[in-house]
Amino acid sequence: MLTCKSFHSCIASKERLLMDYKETLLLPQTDFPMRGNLPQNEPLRYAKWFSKEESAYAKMIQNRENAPKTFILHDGPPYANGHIHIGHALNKILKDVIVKTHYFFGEKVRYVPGWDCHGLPIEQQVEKNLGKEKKDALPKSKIRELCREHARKFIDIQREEFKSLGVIGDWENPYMTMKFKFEADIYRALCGVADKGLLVERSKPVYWSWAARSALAEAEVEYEDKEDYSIFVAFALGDEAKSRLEITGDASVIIWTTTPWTLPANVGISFSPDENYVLTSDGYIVAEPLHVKLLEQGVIAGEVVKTFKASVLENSFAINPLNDRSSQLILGNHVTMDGGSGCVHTAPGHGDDDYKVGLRYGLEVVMPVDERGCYDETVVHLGLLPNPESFVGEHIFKCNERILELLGDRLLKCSKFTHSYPFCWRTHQPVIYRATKQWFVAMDEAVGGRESLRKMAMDELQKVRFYPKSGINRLGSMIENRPDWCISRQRDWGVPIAFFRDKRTGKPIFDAKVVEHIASIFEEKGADAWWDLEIAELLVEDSGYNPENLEKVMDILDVWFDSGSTWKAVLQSNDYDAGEYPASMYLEGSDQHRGWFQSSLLVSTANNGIAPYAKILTHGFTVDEKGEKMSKSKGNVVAPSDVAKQYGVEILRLWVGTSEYTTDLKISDNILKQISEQYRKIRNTFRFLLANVNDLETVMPIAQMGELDKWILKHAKAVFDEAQGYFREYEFSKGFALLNHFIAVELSGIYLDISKDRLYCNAKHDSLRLSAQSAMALIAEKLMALMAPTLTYTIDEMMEYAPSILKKESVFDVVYSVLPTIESSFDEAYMVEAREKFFEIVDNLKKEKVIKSTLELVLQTKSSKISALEKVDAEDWFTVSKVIEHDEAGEMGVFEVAGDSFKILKASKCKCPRCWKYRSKSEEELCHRCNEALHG
RNA sequence: UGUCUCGUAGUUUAAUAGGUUAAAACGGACCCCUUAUAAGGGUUUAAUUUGGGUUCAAUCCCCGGCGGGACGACCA
Repeated sequence: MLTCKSFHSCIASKERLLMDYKETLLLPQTDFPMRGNLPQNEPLRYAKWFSKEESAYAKMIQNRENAPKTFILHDGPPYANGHIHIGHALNKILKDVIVKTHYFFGEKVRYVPGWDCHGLPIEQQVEKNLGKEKKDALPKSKIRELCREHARKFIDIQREEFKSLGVIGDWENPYMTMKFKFEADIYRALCGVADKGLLVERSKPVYWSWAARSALAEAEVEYEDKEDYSIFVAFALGDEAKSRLEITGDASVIIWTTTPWTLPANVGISFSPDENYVLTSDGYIVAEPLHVKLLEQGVIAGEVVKTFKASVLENSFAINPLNDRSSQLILGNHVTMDGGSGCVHTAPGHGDDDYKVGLRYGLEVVMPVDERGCYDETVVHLGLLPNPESFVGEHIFKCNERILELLGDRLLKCSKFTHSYPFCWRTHQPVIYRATKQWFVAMDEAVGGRESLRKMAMDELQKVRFYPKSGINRLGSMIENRPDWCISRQRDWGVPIAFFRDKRTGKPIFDAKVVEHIASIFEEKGADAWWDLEIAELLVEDSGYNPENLEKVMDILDVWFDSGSTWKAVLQSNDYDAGEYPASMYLEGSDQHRGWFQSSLLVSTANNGIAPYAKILTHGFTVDEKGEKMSKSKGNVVAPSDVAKQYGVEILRLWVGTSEYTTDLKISDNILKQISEQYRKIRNTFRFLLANVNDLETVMPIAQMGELDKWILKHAKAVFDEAQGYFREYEFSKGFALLNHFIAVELSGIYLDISKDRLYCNAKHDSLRLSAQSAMALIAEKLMALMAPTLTYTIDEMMEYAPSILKKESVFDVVYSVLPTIESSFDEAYMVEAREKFFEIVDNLKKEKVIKSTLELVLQTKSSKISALEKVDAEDWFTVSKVIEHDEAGEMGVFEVAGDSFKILKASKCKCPRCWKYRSKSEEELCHRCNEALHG
């Protein structure tokens, strides 16, 4: 009983003793919470940033009013339809990080977000809600009003979603391509193109639903099985062609088609430039690889008498057996050997490939079909069929049989087969390709003393900086190879190609006075006015034109032209506080090489001869952990709101910051967990820094600091300088890799650990303690500024709890400044190696239960590197109780660094109850240092 | 099929201009501490997609394969 009692009292008194001394230590102190509770807390802070009273964006503008440099990020507009997905989140967060990077490096910044509002998907949504019949019955302006409402609704939704990601910008006054003034500016950009002589009209085939009497988008086409003819037709060679082949008798090219009704519009026959062609003994020309197959099918019967490349026939002629018109023999890469005869019936009015190859050879676009799908007067004018009058008004599908009859013995084989064919999604009738008049921006026209648009755009690209560099190849090859830009659409929801046409001549009117008057009407009433007002009302006074002779062009613009005009409507218009034209940077997903980057370049260059951007930055797409595309059916979709709810927006932002965004970005639960770990490490390291400098009043000059503190600052400077360089080049993952490494290895792993003794146990105003605190304050300050662009929320939260030495009103008052150059003779490589070797042995000692703490050890060495250090610095470096030069007994391990030997010994003194170093005379007595600290 | 692009430990990223034994973090395994404690520290595990070529030397440059992605729309 007695022993038991004394045992308890002994423990109690020992605990009291420990507790008492713990009170005397200067332990880290802060209210900055270890855990962020991000999902709960972020929305509150964001609400403040986006409030009128404390607007973060307003503050950012105000704080940099007199900044010497300016950075303008011009926002590429997302489409105002649907909720945002992870790709949007990546895009907007990256923009936000880049804008803030420039901001925290001291520059003036502008970021005005915007939305793309016009276009088919919204129109389709409205039609779906309305029903097709109802839509057709409504006036255009009513439909447009419904589209406008739809867009507005999703702009509001997306705006809140973007703000919930902590993305800062001018959300109070964003741009929208459907605003009246904006529509007017898009139209003005179009007039600029016309004014330069680059706007031309030409026929081009489009999907046409004769049943709905409307052009269709690819999305409006459904594929169904359809039974069609499969026919082989012989076109006799002209004399020129025959002489090129050095033949005397008759010879014919065999074509294959499934649409006999397009034969009247035939103007050419395409051959493959690569394959061999053969002439058979029965006088037919087919591709060599198909010869046997055609024999088997009974299309031809003769053996090969001659083999040749089709290039010998290029630009000679065959004769269309239907109408005796010439059919030009040409070469085209679209010709394949997987069916038919290898000689392709070419009617540019009825096929896309045909149209493209026809452009190259300057073939005539013959298109004798009206909007109902019936032959029109063209068959008469051009004599496309025998007895043409009898075909006028007849539906094309009903004429197939008559045409087959007319072909007579030129029809070598006729059968029927079923294949997949495009159908109209509304009427479920088969669609056709039908050339209609379209508007184009000419790429190769050199008019008015200017180079062609293609050449100018290519030249401008050379001046643009691309991130990554490979972007220029992509955009460049697209500009180089793209055909003329077809900008007209037969739709309702868009900006009209608002030109008058003289009915008598068919010529459009581009007079400056006329078009500017229309633009000013749009500015006031919106582009709806084009549909709502009469020609006389739209025509400027004393225009010199008689409204009676005019008609309106009723096409609308390709929405790419809308977004291609944002540089004008946003940057040049003065309607927004958006910065200057050209912008510092355009930033979008890599799909925009063909989209916005290109359309903006073309519209801007056509108008003003310059690119609208100085830099282009592109990012990849988000994929799942296996690198596969996200899709609802795969169930691997990661929604930004879910990440925000489960992990917090900061985690999503850190994911952006640490990912290599030029390629595809992987995201998954597993990856987010990993990022969360990194965040935790960053947050806790900051917390420890704040807690340790909490009572620091002034920062000590670096020159007066202790050796260990100078070492970490010198190392920090190298890391921060390099990270800054990476951030300026937008290589965030590299910058973060450096910072994370520094935080984990040198800072938290070594420096903070070895500084604890000085910070906790030395007297409050002891210079070694102040020195360590000063180093920590400097590191915290720089680190906060470097991370502020990405972890804006966290740094802002930190500012609330920061001790006075680091405190700012908010994160937005932070500006990064570099650390000065620091002199230090500390041999880092040597010391780190020594530490590693030391801990390797220590680990074994611990596993063998020989020691529990390194403070139980003394290190013996004659190393000159160690003796050059202050004793206490050397002790702290290894976290041992003493470093000595003279040999002592009790060796527990040895190691060597660069020829210097180190010996690990057991400490002989007693554990100081306050600082736990083994330097006391007895377990109850304080060591010398602690005694001084408490009573000195 | 064409144009462009990417491929490094299980995961996310490093490796100055082609140059020692390819680095770190997270994860895993093992251990210590309880004075950053829903923390901290240590030891350890593991990789250049594949086959050729150029070179004294290749993760890096060239060619071919395999695998991923973007673009080739009256889709944004």
